[in-house]
Amino acid sequence: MLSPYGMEIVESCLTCKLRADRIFCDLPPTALQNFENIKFATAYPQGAVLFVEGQVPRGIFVICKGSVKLSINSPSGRTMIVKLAEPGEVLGLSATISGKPYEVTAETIDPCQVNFVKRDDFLRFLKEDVEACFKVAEQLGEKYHNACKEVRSLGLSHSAAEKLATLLLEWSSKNGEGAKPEPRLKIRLTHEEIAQMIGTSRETVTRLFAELKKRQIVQSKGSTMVIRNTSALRSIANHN
Amino acid sequence: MLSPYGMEIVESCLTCKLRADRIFCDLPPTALQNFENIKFATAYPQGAVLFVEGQVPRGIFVICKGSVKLSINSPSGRTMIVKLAEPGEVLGLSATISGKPYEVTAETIDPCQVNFVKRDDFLRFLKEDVEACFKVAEQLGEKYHNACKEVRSLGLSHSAAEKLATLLLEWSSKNGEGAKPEPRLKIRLTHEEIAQMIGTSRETVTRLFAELKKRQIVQSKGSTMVIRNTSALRSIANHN
DNA sequence: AGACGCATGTGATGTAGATCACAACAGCCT
DNA sequence: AGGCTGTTGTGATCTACATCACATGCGTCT
Repeated sequence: MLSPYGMEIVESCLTCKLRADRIFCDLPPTALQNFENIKFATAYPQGAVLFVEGQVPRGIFVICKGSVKLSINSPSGRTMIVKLAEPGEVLGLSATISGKPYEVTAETIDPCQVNFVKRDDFLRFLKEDVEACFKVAEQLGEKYHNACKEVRSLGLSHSAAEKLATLLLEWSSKNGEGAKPEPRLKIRLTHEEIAQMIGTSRETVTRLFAELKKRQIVQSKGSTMVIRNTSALRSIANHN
Repeated sequence: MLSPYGMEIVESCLTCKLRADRIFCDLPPTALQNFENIKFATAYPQGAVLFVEGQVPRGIFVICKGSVKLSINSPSGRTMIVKLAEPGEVLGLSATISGKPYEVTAETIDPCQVNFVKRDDFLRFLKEDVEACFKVAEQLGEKYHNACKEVRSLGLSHSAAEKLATLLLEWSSKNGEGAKPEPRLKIRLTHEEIAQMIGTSRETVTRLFAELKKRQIVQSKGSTMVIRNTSALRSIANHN
């Protein structure tokens, strides 16, 4: 089957090959079957909005493919990007469980495949299965953990340079690039968006990148960036 | 029975009168009995450290009485206070579930009564009881929710005044004072600590308070503060 | 091609708030 | 009383960064 956005949909969670490495999908057969019965497999184009902060929670969204930008917006138009969510993550969990409004806005940044589960179906499902319930607790713990990291980086660092360096190191540690002496990473966001991730202005990000390049710490060809001097970057990240 | 710190210990969760209004304590009889069997009732003096960020998780701490300061510290000596936890809250949950290090440091600010549960006991307990597991998910959701609020306030506001006003309003909304035209609140922290809560310097907090008093927005006698002009404070809180 | 729309790069300027360095007060304890 | 130690209150200075205002580059639509 081919989705509206030129993406093959994985029809069933039971046969999904990616299951094992995904925290939430790896359930025992019976639970998985129950989940299968209440989930809706859906596909979204790039730039689709799954939900908006402040909305009454409709249910949860499990990312199967693609990535989703989570952001917090102020009425005055400012926006802060909290996280880029990857496949396997469950979005809207805490709101769905508590019944309080979604706390972030979720917007796809590539074409995405997503499993949606309605709130009451999901709650019923949880109450019936300890395993699933435990997985949810794990996921929420993970989310809390990330939020703490965010708070730490926002609250404890004195300079934008520090935060940018931290972000680059974090990105570079994905895909097993972290171990390499000169890790590479794909910059998938604009300077504007990076600025929103670290709570600074676009111009500052541009200038900081220029600085890093001048000092030979990073180097960029197109949208891929190479970290040439990891230790220097690390020393910027840990203050000063 | 009298605890070491002149505080009467509530010996059993089964007979605790506070149970109903506490999110985690309000469990069905069987689960509560199980919990009863694995918990250790302990008492701490003011200033005691329950756990430190980075430590391997030993287990969870349920606050029964007193309040606990949760903070995040940087190696360079800076510290950011994340939250003041009140009775009914469970500390160290996410770390205990994931096995990753505690993400914050917990330090009592009054004499406290705390129920401690060892990690493996707790995990076993959870796997046996969906209800409890669900409560845990709720608690974690709550924590995530708070962390998001923190991120919003740190990331989206442009001035320290804004953050201070938000904090005061939040504090004033406790104890049902929020509804009153001129809510009162006890300032239980020093300017230094308030500064650490909103990510600014002590001097700035002092100056901001002086400003608020001069503009007749608040008024303080000793450690209690009266908000005389709620709407003005609110307009400061929502930018500018 | 040219032209429109975005993403970048870079200079000039203004300002909130950090930081330093004290002074003025508490409570305390002896 | 008088000396501690911890909390406030204020002034002077310095700087990182926001903000404004452009210039430049780069892809893609016609």
